[in-house]
Amino acid sequence: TLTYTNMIHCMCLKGKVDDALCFLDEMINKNYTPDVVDYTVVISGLCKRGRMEQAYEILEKMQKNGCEPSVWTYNHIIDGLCIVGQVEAALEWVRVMQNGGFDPNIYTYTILIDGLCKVGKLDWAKEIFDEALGMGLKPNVVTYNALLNGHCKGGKLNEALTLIEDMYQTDCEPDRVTYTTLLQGLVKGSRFSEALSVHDEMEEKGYEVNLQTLNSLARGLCREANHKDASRLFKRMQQRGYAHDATNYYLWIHSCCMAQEMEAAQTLLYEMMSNSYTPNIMTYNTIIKGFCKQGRLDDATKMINFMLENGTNPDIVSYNILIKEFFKQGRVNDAHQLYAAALERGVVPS
RNA sequence: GACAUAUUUCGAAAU
Repeated sequence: TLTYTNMIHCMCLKGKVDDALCFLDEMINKNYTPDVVDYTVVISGLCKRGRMEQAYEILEKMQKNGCEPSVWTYNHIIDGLCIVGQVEAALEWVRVMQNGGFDPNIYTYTILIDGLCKVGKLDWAKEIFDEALGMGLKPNVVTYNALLNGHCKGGKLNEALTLIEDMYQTDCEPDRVTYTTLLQGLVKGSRFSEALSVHDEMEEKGYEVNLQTLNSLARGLCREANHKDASRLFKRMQQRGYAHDATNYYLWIHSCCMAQEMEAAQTLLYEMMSNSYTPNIMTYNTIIKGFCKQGRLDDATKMINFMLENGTNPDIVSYNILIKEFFKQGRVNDAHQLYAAALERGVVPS
């Protein structure tokens, strides 16, 4: 029995639900009796993948075999329905479990709140939240985070900030997820000074700001042409020994180019290559555009050649930028020459 | 012994 239980758990953890299903069947066929947890783990695995029909089958099977489902069993069913977007059906199951004599716990409510938020029903989610309070349940960080995420995604940033206040007032300490969610929301709403404060607060409190979040903040700052804060962010990353990725390098280079700091941009290009990141076409084009902006057309031309040497073919954009600039400066011959070269390489500039 | 939450890619030329 122990072996089967272990196998079922293991398979579900690895995402091999079908194998877990086989073990469960085999267990029953050999007249062992799986317990609630065995059944629930399998149901959980199925629900996480939205395979609700099969989850129902197992639920029926367990009841037929005289095994009572627990709150957790129901929670997984409810979660699965939320995952496939059937929140109404999920709410229906809450009633089913109540009729069966089980009180929903804070996990049940958190699942519902998250589900409602993910389909944009924020007011409803708030109602469920209040209902949980009315039941004497204490919302935890995850409950708040789910509600917070919904409000951030829905652009309700002021409400989101109010939620943070509530958290402090109810002694629910915000965690890394709270801050990351808020930071992402503020970036999405272009509220960069607040986003930067959240970022600083995270650093102060020792919460890790992940690379994706840093990149999206940096991208927002670049969009706003806020080179000062962007470069502060990049430099801080370097100080703290964060690893850069290709996107991060691209954004940094882009930021430098916009600020006309071409030497820095070039240094970063070499640095990223020596760290074995391959610059993409946008990284190169940003640099070409940066040189053009400064009228350094020969450097821009060199960059085209550098690309060719390093196995990245300049695209229509690369050529367009430079040809246009040649014309602007009255270097008609160079423009024509580059156009011809582009054609030879199979690109037709417009 | 099983359970819930967030995680960029809206980016470069032209138009």
